[in-house]
Amino acid sequence: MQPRNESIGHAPGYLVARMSVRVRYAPSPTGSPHVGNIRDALFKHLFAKHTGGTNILRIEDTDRTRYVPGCEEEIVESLQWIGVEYQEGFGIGGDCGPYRQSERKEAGIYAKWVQVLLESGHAYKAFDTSQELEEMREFQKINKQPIGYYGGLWRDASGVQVEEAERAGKPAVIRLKIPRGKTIVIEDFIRGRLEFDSDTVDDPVLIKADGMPTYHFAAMVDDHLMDITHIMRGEEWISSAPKHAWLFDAYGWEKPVFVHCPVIKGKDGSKLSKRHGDTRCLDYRAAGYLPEALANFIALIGWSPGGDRELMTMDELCEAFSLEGLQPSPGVFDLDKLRWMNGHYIRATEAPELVSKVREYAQAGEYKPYFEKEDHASPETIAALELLAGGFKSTPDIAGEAVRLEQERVTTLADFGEACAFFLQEEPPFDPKAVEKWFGQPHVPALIDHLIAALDGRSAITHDECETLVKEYAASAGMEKLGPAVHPTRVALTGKTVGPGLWDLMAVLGPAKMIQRLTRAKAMLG
RNA sequence: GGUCCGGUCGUCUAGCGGUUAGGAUGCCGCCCUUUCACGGCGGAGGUCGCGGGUUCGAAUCCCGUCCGGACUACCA
Repeated sequence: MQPRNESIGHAPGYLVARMSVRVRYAPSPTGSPHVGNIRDALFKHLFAKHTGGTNILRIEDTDRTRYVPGCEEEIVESLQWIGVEYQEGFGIGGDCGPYRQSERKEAGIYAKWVQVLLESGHAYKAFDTSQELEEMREFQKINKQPIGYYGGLWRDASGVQVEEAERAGKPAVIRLKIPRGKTIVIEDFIRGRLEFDSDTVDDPVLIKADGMPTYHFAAMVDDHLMDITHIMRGEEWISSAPKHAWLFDAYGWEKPVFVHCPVIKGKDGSKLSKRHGDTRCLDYRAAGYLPEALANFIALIGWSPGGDRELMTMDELCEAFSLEGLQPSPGVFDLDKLRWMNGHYIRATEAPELVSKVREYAQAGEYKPYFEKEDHASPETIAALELLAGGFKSTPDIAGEAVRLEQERVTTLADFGEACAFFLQEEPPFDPKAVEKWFGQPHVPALIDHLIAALDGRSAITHDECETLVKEYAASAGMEKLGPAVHPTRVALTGKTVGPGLWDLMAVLGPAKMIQRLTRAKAMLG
C-alpha cells in the first residue's frame, strides 16, 4: 500500500490541503437509497465534519428513463433519519447551484463546457446508430477483442463527413477523445498510484443524443465547478476513473483526490443487492432499528478508527474519522452484528426517551407494510405492535411500564410488540409447554388461592408487596426455593415462562388484572 | 474475452519488519438470578489465500500464482 501522508491527501498535480474540504453525495434518483449508498453518504458527512469542510447534496438525474418519482424525497429523508448532514446543495441551495443536474442542463452548463472540448479537439461527434454499436460489440466479442468504442468511423472523421451527417439529420452523441499510447495515472487516496494504459480505455459518451450529459461528463464538470476536493465514491468507479482523470486533464483543471471506498457485500461476496435481504435504508427504520445503531454499524464496514473502538456516537465518529482508516477491501454486511449493536443502543437509551421512541414507532405504522412483505412476513409481529399502539392510547402507563421492563431483552423496536403483549392482552394465551411444566404440581391450586385471597379488595400493589406476598406463601408451604412459587405464578399471569422479574410485572398488572388471570388459571386447572 | 481492484478467526476488524497475531460479533460453557434476557468470566475458532524470494527475523517489503469481486451502456 502506498504511504498516505496527510490526512487530506496529496499528490503532484492534485488539489492539496490549502483549501477546505468539499465533498459531495451525488445519488441518482432511480430507486430507494440503500445502505451502501447511505454508508457512502455517511463517510462524506464524517469527513466533512472532521475537517470542518462542506458536504454537498447533488442530484444526478441525467437519465430520464430511470427517474423514479418520489425518490428525491426518500433520499433526503434517509439522510435525515440516519443523521447525515450537508451544508449545501439540493433543497438548501448554495453558491454553486442549481444542485439538480437536469436543471444544470437546462441552464446550459454542460452544453457550454462540452463546446470547449469540441473546439480544443478533445471531444468529437459520433453518429453511430445503436444497431451499429451493437454489431461492433458483437464483432469484438467474436474476435476476442477488447469491447468498447475506440474510435469507429468518427473519432478521426473529417469535417466534411461530420457536416454531411449533420445535414442528413443523423442523431449524434459527443464522445471524449481518449489519447492513445499514453499512461493515465490516478492518485487514489486508499490504493495509492493507479496506472492505466490509455489504449484500454474507450471513448466515453459525454452528451447523449437527447442532449443530456452522462455521469462521466456531468459529475466531473460539476465536481470541478463546485470545487470538490475529494471525489469519494464506491470502488466500482475505479475502472472509469481514467476517463474522469483525463477529462480534468483535457480541460487543464486541477484534479481532486480520488477516494475509492470499498463497497458493502452480501453474504455470498457479491455487491449488496435485493436478494441479500433488506437493502433499503428506511427498511431498517421500519424493522425497528435505531438510526444511531445503523450509522455506527455501517461506519465500521470499510472503515476503522484503529484499535479496539467500536461503539461510537455520531459525534465520536466525526471526531475519529480519517481517510487513513478506510480499508481497500470490501466488507460483508453482518445482520447479526447489527442486531447486537441495536440491542446495545436500545439499552443505552434512557427509559423515558425509549418509551416515546417505541410509542412513535408503534403508532407510525411503518412496520406494517414491512412485516407484510413476502420474505419476512410476520402477522404476529404486526398484531402485537398494533396492540401496543392501542395500549399507548388506552393505558399509556401500562404500555410505558411494559416497555421499561422489556428494555433489557429486545434487540429491535419491533420486538417490543410481542414482548409487551401479555401486559395488554385481555387473555394472554398459555404456552402449552409452560402449562405442562408448572401447572401439574399439586401445590399450585393452593398457591393461586392464596394469591387471590391476598389480592382481593386491593386497588394497587407495589413491587415489594408482591415480593413479600409470594415469599410468604413459599415460606408457609415450606419451600426451600422460590421457584415452585414463582414459576406457576408467572405462567398464570403471563402464560409464558419468560419475561421480566415477577415482582415488577405483578406491580404493573395490578390486583384486578391479576385476580382475573389467576381465576382463569385456576379454572383451567379444573 | 479485456481492464482493474482486493485477500488476517464464519463475519466486522487491530496490526504498518521482532506480538503467545489483539478486539468485537456469532457459537459453546460457567457465574449472577425467580425465568428469559442483560451483565461478568472463560473456551473453541486464524499455518494472516498459496508458492517463492529479500532479511538475523515477514501478516507486514518484492515477484509469481490461485481465488473472489468490479467495470466492460447514448445507467449511474
